[in-house]
Amino acid sequence: MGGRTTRQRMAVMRVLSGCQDFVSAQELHGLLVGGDHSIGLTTVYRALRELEAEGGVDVVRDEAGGGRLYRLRPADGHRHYLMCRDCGRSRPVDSDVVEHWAGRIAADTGFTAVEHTVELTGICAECRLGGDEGELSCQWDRALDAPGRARGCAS
Amino acid sequence: MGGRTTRQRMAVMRVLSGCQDFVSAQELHGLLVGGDHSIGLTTVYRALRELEAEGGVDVVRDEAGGGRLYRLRPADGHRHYLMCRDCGRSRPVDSDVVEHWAGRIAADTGFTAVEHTVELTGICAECRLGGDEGELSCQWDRALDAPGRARGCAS
DNA sequence: TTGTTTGCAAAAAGTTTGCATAATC
DNA sequence: GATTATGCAAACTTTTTGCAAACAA
Repeated sequence: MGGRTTRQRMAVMRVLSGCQDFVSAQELHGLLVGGDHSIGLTTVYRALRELEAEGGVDVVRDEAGGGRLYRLRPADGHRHYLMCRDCGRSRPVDSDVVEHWAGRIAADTGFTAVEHTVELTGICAECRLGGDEGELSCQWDRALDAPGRARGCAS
Repeated sequence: MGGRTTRQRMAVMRVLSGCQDFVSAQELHGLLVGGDHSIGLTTVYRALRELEAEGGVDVVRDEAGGGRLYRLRPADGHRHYLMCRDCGRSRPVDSDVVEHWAGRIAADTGFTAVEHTVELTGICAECRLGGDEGELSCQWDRALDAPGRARGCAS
């Protein structure tokens, strides 16, 4: 993260690097405050926006809720993820195929500066077997499960 | 569209089918009202949500603005699009490669009910040559160009 | 010191909901 | 005539902005 080294920015980086999965700005703020860091919500939004601009985080859209979710980008760069719609845990997937495909589309169509967004979601094996919620097809399931979203994060 | 046949729903379908490109709920509402159809914004939102649930429209996220954009889905089903970040025009792209890739990820990871979102954006040849705006890398370019977004739509 | 960063409160933008009215089947 | 759809106004959610005070370099 460029700019000045402040207590708040260091805290954001530290908590974010403790998160195994995608978090929203508000969840991150909650983790920070809960973890005894004093920081304003606005500052968290600004820090995440800067990280995004620098390419320091991968960003994904939250289906339910309409917001953005952030995850520290691995050292080897840009990745795509498969996220469980039930528990929220995510894992990087091998996306070479998609990268090449996107590049070829650019060449074929005459478009320049082609950027791509690829998001995969599903139900992971644990949730399918262990969960007793059954079907997860309706929109409120996610809301009910939301508290569990923070799993895998540490402050 | 299921449910009852109302003047408003027919108007939504008619105007939507006249749109060559993705439109937001509010743009669609504007087109409807401008085209002498009396309809409330709420009704447009509800119609689009129902169409989405039925799979009648493809939905894409609007980068600038944070909303959703809708486009009537072709008869042959689910497609992915390449959209120009300058003029907003979109074209379907061949995405068999991605479909297969997504299917294989599902098989490899043990996830079920895997869904994918793929969005491609770039600058089309016309905008690159004809536009005198030069670089389009900063966030306000899209806002300035936004009025042009409705191109390709007819009521 | 000097320019950057912070954080509160308020604004924005997009979407959804409550509820009475109106229209369809 | 019963049920479903509409539309206004108000609520809600997430994110951004104005601006004064605090802070890092």
